[in-house]
Amino acid sequence: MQELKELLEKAVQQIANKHKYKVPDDFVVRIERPRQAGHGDWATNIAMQLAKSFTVNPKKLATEIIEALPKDKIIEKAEVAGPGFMNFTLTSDWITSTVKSAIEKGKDYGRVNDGNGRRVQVEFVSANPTGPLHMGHGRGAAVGDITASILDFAGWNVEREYYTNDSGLQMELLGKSAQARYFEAIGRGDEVCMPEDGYQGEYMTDIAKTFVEKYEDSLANKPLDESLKFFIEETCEIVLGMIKKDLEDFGVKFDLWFSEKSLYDKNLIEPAMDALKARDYAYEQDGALWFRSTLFGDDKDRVLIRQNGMPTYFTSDVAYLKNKYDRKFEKLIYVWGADHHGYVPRVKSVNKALGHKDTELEVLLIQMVNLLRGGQAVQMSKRAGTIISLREIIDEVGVDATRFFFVMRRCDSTLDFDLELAKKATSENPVFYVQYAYARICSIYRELTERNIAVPLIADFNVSTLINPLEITLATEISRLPEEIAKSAEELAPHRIAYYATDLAEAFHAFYNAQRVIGVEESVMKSRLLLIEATRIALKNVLGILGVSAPERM
RNA sequence: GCGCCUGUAGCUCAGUUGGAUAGAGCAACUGCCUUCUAAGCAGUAGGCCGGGGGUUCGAGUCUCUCCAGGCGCGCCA
Repeated sequence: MQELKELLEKAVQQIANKHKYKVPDDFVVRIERPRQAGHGDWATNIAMQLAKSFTVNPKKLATEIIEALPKDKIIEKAEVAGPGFMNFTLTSDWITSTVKSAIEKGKDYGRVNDGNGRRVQVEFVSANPTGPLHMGHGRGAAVGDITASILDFAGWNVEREYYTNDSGLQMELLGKSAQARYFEAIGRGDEVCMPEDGYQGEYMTDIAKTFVEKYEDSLANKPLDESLKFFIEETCEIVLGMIKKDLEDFGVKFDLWFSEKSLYDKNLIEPAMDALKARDYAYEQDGALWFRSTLFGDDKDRVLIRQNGMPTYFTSDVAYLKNKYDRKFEKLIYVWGADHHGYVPRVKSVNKALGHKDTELEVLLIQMVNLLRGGQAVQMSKRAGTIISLREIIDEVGVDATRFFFVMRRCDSTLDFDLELAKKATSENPVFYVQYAYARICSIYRELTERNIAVPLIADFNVSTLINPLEITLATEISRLPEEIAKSAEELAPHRIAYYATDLAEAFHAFYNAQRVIGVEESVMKSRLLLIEATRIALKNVLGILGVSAPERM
């Protein structure tokens, strides 16, 4: 409600000038939707906030602000309440403009321009290509993807990126594991044994089988060292292919798959180390290269290049970070599992060491997922190979419910994911609740065609025919979408959108049960049809952001 | 030992950056389908916001401390 804010700003300024009060520099007019129905459409507590620096009574100040408020047609009623709140009731114009705006903007309804076209990168999932994705990655995928969509809606220029750890020791281990399984598959298992901490999952046996089908036993005739390189590269590619397929089927599409190995191939490590050295954030000692993390509060400096000349994981992450900035991103978002939280201060430090502001890099930490089945925890063990993969989950409960469930909770809260609940096609399941609202609206429009009734034009909307509180509530919910986009983008809080979707659907269901759309007086019908069309658009856009389908029938 | 996250209705969780009488969903109970989809709606009941101090006009929200649970603390990634 930008107009109301501006009116209030003017009034405050006028009063300040009159009494020679000083408005604090950080003061902004903030208005909110009161939770109490009797408190009007919008409320603000600015009088209480300003009362301190003006050294006046908050209630008196509130009265004065209201009196100083420029006359405007959007305000129906303004009153002082409680200890100094100001409550505003608006004229019904806002309903008309909400419905109009939704219908006219269509798939763009809800977009705001807070991002102003700035470039932001969301890096998420980035799981090591050593095995299929599990449900923890699934939560990261849903949160990352939906956050990116929200930022897009908030006016940012967004890129989704997956960082592949395709170099280093764990890749060697992966290759050795594949090699061992391959020898087993051709009946020469005694020649190569599975490494102690190798990758034991069933998928490795399957991969070995494809090698046998393709190459028979020819790979075994080369020296082991020589064939290892092949096993590493091929296996990595196959596993990455599985991951890509899983994510694609989960509705997640990346703009770029960034290879860690490419940092080495393109010689991007040294320049990054030089950048740190040049600003004296890196130094050599005991034959190793160290990062001065103690300058940023770490309890010890961290190694960048080992004594033996080998880089650490940290090395490539520094180079990768620098590379992101070289690609002119103005904001970087990392989506990580909370088990990596200990690493946050270090990336933040490097960020500062490279000369960037703290606000340019944000890490979204995602807490664990507890998998349940009918209220019972599902026991999983990596060793026993009983990890439930993302693939299994989406096969069992479907993409829509999986995505919705993963994003339903605040990121920093652990998530209970109940497979039985997610599968239930009942009211216990919030996904269907939202989709059902959409399907119901589509159904009304089908009925319209069936009865040969013309679809109304926007000009047919007559707000005076909508007097029921349920209609007003529904319009309110529709009008909230742009605010919700702005807030969830600012807070990087995708769960807000899931909640909003439920609120919007609830307002619709309540309206639907109490009021008929078809079969009432024509002007009323037209207005209601336009109101639910606006609802449909808002629902569709929200479901689109969540990556959940909007079925026309259920 | 140190650090991060969490603790709100029987269960799962929101809580508008410190605001008015703390809210949903599920489970429980009571009603609502000859008319656009009952995967829905309306209502009832359910609370020491983990405990205790502090900050102020005002605290679920900020601070300190304790308790409980989860997760981290390598020249591993």
